[in-house]
Amino acid sequence: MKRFVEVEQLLRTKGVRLTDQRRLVVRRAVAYLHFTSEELVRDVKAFDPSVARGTVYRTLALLHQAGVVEKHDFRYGPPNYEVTFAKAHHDHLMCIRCGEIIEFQEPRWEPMQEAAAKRYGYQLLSHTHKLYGLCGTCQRAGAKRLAKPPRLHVEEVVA
Amino acid sequence: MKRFVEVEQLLRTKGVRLTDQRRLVVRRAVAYLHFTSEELVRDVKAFDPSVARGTVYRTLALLHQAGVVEKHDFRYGPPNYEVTFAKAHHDHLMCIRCGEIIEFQEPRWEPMQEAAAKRYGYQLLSHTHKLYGLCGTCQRAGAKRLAKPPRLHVEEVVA
DNA sequence: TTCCGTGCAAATGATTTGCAGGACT
DNA sequence: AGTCCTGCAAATCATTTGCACGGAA
Repeated sequence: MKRFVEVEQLLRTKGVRLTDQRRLVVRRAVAYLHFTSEELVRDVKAFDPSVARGTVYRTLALLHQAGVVEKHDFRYGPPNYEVTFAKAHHDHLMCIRCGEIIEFQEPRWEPMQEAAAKRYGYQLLSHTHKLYGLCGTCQRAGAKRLAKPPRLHVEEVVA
Repeated sequence: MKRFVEVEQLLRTKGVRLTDQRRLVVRRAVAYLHFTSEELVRDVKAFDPSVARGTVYRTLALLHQAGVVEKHDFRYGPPNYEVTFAKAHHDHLMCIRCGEIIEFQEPRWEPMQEAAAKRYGYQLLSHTHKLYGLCGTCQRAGAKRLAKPPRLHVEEVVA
């Protein structure tokens, strides 16, 4: 489902000029949905090696301002980016000890978020919602001592 | 209210050794509640110049693992840290254009978050919840073009 | 012709780490 | 002794920026 078309339309309505580079970045981002900046740069360069790293970041900033992309810093490995536009809202639950990350949905939250934004006169574009805790295994395993959490690449653990 | 005592107790139950440096970092963090890493380092050094920057970061990591501190990266100025332990849960609403940040409470969310964590067998320690959108002013001002957002120091705008 | 977007490379900002000496157990 | 913690400084990682050029409005 060519969602990148919707994103491009949204950008146009915001008065953002769509260059070849930006189009490429948008398409690759939408293809991934979850990615680190490094992955996106590598991937974009695979299609067009001439695209500069800076351009990818600049486009990412644009997408964030347009409410298309969110940045998640779980403190495990590099931060990762997520395309939240035109996607069912979902949230993250992370084990602070082993680094497991569970992505889940809670439809009842959405209207409440809308309402909260409205209460302050805001037009809601996107959100991030992260719950931190201990997974069952880690509760049993490490009642006492905190383990140095392993370095996980986020793309391995995001469901 | 000397909340740092509670934090120290919590750390002890987790088997974390409390050194002078860690105690100092904890106290200053609890005194601030909101701070950037730079502020915390500067403040800790004001009390004891010998404490190394690395030690502050290492302690911060410890506090995060214990569910005492959260890191917020709003993409405006440096990331900021927040002591969430023993504090009424609250959430953030940020204008993606002018950088305004509103801190608000929504008590109904807490039990739902607990329930979500429980559903996956997690023991909930802390959370971050950020809503991104356009504030009233920016909706009217910048219907079309996205403004380059000003660089704000987070401590100026967090309520 | 005036902006705007880009590539490139260097700069910056935040955080982490290797190492050697001390302290705690 | 053996492990944990620290200060220091250098390294790393992610991201941003200055500059000069080319293309679009």
